[in-house]
Amino acid sequence: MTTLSDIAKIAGVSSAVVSRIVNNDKTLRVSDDTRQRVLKAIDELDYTPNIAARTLRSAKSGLIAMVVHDVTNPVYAEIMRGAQTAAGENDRALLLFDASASEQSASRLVDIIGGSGIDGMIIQSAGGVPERVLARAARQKVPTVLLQADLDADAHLICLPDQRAVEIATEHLIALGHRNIGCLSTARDMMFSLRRLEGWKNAMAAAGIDYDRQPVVYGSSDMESGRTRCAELLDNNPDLTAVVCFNVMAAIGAMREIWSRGLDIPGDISVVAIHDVSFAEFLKTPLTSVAMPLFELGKRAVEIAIDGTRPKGMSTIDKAEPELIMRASTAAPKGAR
Amino acid sequence: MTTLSDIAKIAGVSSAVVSRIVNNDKTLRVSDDTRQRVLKAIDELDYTPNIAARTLRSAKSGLIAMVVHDVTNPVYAEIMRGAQTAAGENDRALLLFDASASEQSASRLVDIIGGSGIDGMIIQSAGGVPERVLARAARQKVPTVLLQADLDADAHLICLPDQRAVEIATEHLIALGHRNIGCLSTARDMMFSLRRLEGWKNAMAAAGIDYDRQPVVYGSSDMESGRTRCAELLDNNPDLTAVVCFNVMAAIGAMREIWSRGLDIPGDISVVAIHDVSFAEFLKTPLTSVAMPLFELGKRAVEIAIDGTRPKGMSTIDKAEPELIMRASTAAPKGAR
DNA sequence: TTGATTTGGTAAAGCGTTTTACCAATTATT
DNA sequence: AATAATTGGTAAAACGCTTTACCAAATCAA
Repeated sequence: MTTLSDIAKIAGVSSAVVSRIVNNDKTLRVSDDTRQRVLKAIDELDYTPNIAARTLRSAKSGLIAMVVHDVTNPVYAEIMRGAQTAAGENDRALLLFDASASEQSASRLVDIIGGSGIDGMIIQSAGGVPERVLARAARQKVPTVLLQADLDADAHLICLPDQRAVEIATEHLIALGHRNIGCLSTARDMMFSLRRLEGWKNAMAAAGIDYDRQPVVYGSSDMESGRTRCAELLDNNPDLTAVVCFNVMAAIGAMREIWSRGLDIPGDISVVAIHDVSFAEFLKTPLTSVAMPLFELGKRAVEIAIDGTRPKGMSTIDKAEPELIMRASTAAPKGAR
Repeated sequence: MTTLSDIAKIAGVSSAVVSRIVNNDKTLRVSDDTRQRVLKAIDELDYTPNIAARTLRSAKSGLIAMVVHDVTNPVYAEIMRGAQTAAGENDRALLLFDASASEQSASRLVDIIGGSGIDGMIIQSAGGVPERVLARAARQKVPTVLLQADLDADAHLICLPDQRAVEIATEHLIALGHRNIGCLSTARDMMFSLRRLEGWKNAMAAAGIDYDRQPVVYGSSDMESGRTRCAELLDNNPDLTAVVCFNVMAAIGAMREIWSRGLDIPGDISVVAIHDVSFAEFLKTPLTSVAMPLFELGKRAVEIAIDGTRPKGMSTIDKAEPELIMRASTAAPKGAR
């Protein structure tokens, strides 16, 4: 309710001065006395700049849209926390769109982009975003960053150290003595699945194992898929002693399938998952996993969305190695003991 | 980039007409021919109203702030999905603040409220919201809705059918033959914990069990707390055959503790949890739980935040009964078999 | 034919900022 | 003493929309 000119009136200056003090414009020269009067008035009237007016004038809203495939998935949630944190640090706020929640929310997003309502957009919704959203963002020159997707000429792309993570997981299994290691991959057509597969091949090749003889099965990143795909894997490969799962949620489904066959984890089959999750430790057999820098991914995403100077293209979060979290779902294979 | 007056110019009318057509103002009378010309121009230039200008003029941003205690918790995530859906249906968007992610995000929220940036606020962060956020919202008359909190004169309050849910859980245990039922409650000082406790007492009393002799233990809504509190419960009450947990995540911690003592679920101890969660089915022993209308809670929250006519006060989501989802963590007690 | 009503619009005043261009008074320089 | 430079500001034009008040022309009623 208090406006710039209210402050100006009280402090006996023009509103231009107040504005420039509020935004601490370095080029403004003003006497110390005047500055104090203005600051005092701002404090006393508890003045806060009107966001709409500022946005209208400056064409910067301070809002970043974040499109998430499924808020309910704890893996994505961690990315959101990272984004949230970076947003707070940079004086931005996050506009959330759940791609799975509502059709209308996509339309709403298009309107917001078109209406110059956002300064940037982050998409963590591999494949699940209507084309018109991307198109509109490109047309409006809204900096867009894609997470774990395919390269797009109009957007930034940030990826996880997928290959390295799977290498670590696979090396761990190999070190324990496993030779027959199955692969429960994620979506066949996503780049990150391919990178992960590459990691598996690397590790296998380094150990002198012919990975062409080892089974790979593709699925999606949820429990139900993990369960059915794992059933396939087990049915067709009785020799398997270990499985590396490209997604935790799928891994949990896989474990369920293994248990339901009366098999023991890790006694009969070892399981490693990519991505760590808070409750992994609390499963019947605490799950060994490779933690990925999800928080960092979210954080970097908003940083890139904000930073207008960065050239488009792909970058990878590789500040730290993916971390192997050893719990109880992996052990030496039976024969080796 | 295209503005109202661009359209007006092309269609050969004043911008007032265009504005009123865009907002489909019923009081506007315009010839069918003119309307078509305007619509055509809008379509051809792909015009979208500038949000900041509209907000500035109309003092309505179309944004609802949602403050969540921990995005990472799947229970809260479901609430967010409901909110997201309702927002989409009502042409609003959700501004997300994670109370646990960043200190600055609270400051940012205060600025946004003060800057007339939001039309409403939803708080799912029992106790975790800085006082100044609530105070500022009250001062700016931003409709605020509290979820599962305590009554506040300045806000709406929506609650879940807590009492009924625990009654259902407890009745289920009693029907199986349990008489020694422990209670793993949530925070001692929250109203919803008290309502849940009431449900437990009701069910026990109805079965003629002296609930004053039954143990109650208070904790928080996470796994670690569930585990330690359950340990206490077990240590002090060797006769216990069942536990009702007021929160799923705590229940998972509790199960872990039970297993770690070499006890079987449900062979030795039955466990029921309040709230269902996607992976409950995939735990070593699939968890029996009582599903609460979390999605509905989120949905109603934004509906109430939007609806300016509703008087303040408490309401409960009671469209449907909480649903008992029977899985494998409950069975008749040993003695009864 | 006159007056009243209806039809189909228009003009313009804000909403609260930001920002550019400008300027009077004071101080420094020669 | 005259000129130049600096200090400490000010004025006003946008930004793009909504909304109220008003109005000319056409139609209608009597």
